[in-house]
Amino acid sequence: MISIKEVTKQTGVTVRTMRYYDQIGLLHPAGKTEGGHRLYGEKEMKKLQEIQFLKTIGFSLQEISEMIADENHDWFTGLKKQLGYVSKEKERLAQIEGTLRGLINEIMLNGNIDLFSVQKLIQLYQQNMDKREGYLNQIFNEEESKLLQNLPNINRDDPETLEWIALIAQLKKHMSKGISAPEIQRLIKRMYEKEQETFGDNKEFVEKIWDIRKSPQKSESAGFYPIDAETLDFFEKAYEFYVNKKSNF
Amino acid sequence: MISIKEVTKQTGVTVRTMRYYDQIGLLHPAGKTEGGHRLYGEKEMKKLQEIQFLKTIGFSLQEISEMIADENHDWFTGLKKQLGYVSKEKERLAQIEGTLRGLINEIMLNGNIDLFSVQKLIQLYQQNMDKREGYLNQIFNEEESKLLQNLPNINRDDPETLEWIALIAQLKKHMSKGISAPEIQRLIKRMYEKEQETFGDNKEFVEKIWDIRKSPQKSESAGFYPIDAETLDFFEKAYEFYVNKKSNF
DNA sequence: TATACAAAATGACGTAACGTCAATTTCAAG
DNA sequence: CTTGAAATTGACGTTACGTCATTTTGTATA
Repeated sequence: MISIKEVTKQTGVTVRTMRYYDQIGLLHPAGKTEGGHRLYGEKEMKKLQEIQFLKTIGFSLQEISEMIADENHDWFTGLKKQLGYVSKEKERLAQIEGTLRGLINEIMLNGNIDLFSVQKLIQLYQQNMDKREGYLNQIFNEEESKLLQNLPNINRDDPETLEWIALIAQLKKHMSKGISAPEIQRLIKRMYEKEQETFGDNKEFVEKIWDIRKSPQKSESAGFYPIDAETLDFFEKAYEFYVNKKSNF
Repeated sequence: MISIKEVTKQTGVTVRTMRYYDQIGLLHPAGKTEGGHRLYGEKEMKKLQEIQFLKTIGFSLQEISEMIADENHDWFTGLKKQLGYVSKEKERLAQIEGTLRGLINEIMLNGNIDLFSVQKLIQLYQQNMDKREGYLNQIFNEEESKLLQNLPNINRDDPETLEWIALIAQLKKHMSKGISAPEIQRLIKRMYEKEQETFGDNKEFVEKIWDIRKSPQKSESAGFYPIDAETLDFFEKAYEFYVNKKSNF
């Protein structure tokens, strides 16, 4: 028989917890001293460990209570049910994670972070996909729609998308140095190569996308991530500069 | 001005919820009728939608209250913190999922499903977990951790870092195509150029960083983006291939 | 305009699993 | 026998509402 202090030392649970388990009838002490102090035995320690384990895999004390009490409990069904619940929860969190990444990426690109812009972003996020898809289908033909699937979707941590965001963010960072600065031209070169890599010869498609990007309203309708006008303008000029220089060789 | 019933119809929240939000000062009605019935306006509806959205991404009402009240709230930091929390939770659930699957499999194999056998399985699982933890604690010594903390740590929001991550992720994605594949060599080329750009002549520093990267544990302690051994190995080979080819011209 | 019935209001208790006081009592050592 | 540590009970707080019970207000109809 060991004291409650010894229990807390061995298992890490608090005194309050033991008292609570006693109170709800989940785990009574083996006995008490004359003065009323709780005493626990081997059996209780084992039971406590079971409880701890079942808690880690997500069961409630209520459920644990019933499981342990029921001599012929259907563990198989219970565990499967729990698995279903856990997987669903995990899925939900994955969704949330995606949304958060999307928001963070957008804020990284936008830079300005106040209630107003976040409100706009939230609204953009809440826009239903139907509208977006409808708009896109209006502009692109089937073949191009397939290519659109390849386009980086901002709420994923897709490496392609990440690189686009990183490149644009760097462009913004060094914008003050002018379109001919070596850093800028290096970035543009990378973007040019990446564009080739992703879309190949499909010039027309690229044109259409840039057309959408140039109009903030169109961008919003299409659900593209917003790039501010200044950066876009700067990019176009730097891009032109790069292409011109290139064709001179 | 619309009635509370209309609000519930439009947004799906319950009357009780609106009453609660009023009570805790999160969202007061725009006004009341002579008899005391709550009336809501456009502004309140918008705010309610914001609240709903922030709730879906896991913020508490307390947090939401503060966010909305604070005129210049740091959304970027807040969202990143939330992302950290959410990913951790997701990770925890993934662990639980694994454990549950393990238990279910063992029960399926063992067949007999009574309290006694489940107790044995639970003990087995707990032993494994303890072992695992012991193993991890063995690897992390304090000295190493301190050294790594002192190293110039690259901030995760930095676009430069972001691009490194993106490049490595792409490398991983196309790894199956072999070191000489054009996609791979393009990526390596970019990395090479970026390395020159970022570190210039500081060879020693680069060496140090790569030394850390070669040890997954060190990388994790240092807060670097984790690269698995396979990818690292692949990168080294592809890098060598690139440098050799380059020096042949 | 009186009435009936729906809708809204307030107030209170319940939830899960303890944490955290506060006041009192018991235990173990010296 | 004293003393300080440890343990006890009791009570309230936490989150985001759900769910009664009771009373008041709004509105449509006779």
